[in-house]
Amino acid sequence: MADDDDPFGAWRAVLLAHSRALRAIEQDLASADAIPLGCYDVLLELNAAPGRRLRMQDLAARAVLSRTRISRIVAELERAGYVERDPDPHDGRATLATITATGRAVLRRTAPLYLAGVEQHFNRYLTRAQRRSIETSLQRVIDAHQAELDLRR
Amino acid sequence: MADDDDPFGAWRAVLLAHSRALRAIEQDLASADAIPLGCYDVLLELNAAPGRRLRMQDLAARAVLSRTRISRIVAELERAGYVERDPDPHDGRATLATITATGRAVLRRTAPLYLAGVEQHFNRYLTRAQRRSIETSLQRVIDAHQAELDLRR
DNA sequence: GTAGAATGCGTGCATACACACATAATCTGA
DNA sequence: TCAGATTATGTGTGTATGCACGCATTCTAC
Repeated sequence: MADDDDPFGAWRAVLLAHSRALRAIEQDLASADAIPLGCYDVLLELNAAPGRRLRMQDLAARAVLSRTRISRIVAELERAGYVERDPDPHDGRATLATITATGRAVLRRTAPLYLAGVEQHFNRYLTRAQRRSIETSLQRVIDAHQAELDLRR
Repeated sequence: MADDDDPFGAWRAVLLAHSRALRAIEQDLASADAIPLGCYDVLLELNAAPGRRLRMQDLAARAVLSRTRISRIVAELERAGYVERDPDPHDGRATLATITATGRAVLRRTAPLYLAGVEQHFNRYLTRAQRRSIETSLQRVIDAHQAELDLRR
């Protein structure tokens, strides 16, 4: 009961759990010669987007990654043939990234690995109710930051 | 109700909340010309340790950082005069890092900034009960990974 | 219509990071 | 006692990441 005196325990727990679980998942993926997490995340978002394509900026907003990193990852994915980059016909400044058939195949192959990693290193230690609670709570934090970013435009 | 069909929503929420909040907090610290988070974390752990000193390895185990990074950060902190490094009298291989009076002063000056950042960008959006729940749940994940690491030795 | 502001994107550069290796010290089993 | 295994740490090196900047395009006010 005394340990809730630490008003920053939740933040510290997020920091540590994120660090530990992510490291373990990434190592599993690397051992299996799968694409790294950043690439997976980009392919996932593209695949879920309408038309399987997204402007670079929208991609950066959805993914966990910074705009610079998105630019580099998409360039790498393009070299690998998993993604195509075409100029946006409606806005000459923008670039549309589209996932290719090859990219989708890779995504289908990698997804089970990634999901197994999350199950093994994270979900496994939590009840369904705990996961629901975490998701609901943290979503408020995420939404607030998203709103602030939208405001800044 | 249908959105709890996603068994990985909690993991995704941790990923996003961590990314968004951490970025915001770090930017605040940088704007205030404070020491970066890694340095803060190291000083914090040292200050809380018995005798205000810790072997490099123990430091790495407690902090969120990798062993390599700890080594470099401590070297930097030593150059700044915030930390002293002395050989462990009981084990010639080990190095003891000790926080100096200057380091403690810096820590006292920085702590309010950091705590304000956590309050502003994270705690603020959660109730006390939600924070308690998050801490308790994620602690299970942390403990499990810690146990696995200990086992590997 | 046009000049200037704003936007979307990519890239040079400096920094940060982890992996693998090197070094020094300690432990272990005869 | 002593050779080999183990442990604690530091560091060279390649890779990754973010910031600041530059270029091209679009928008806006007149």
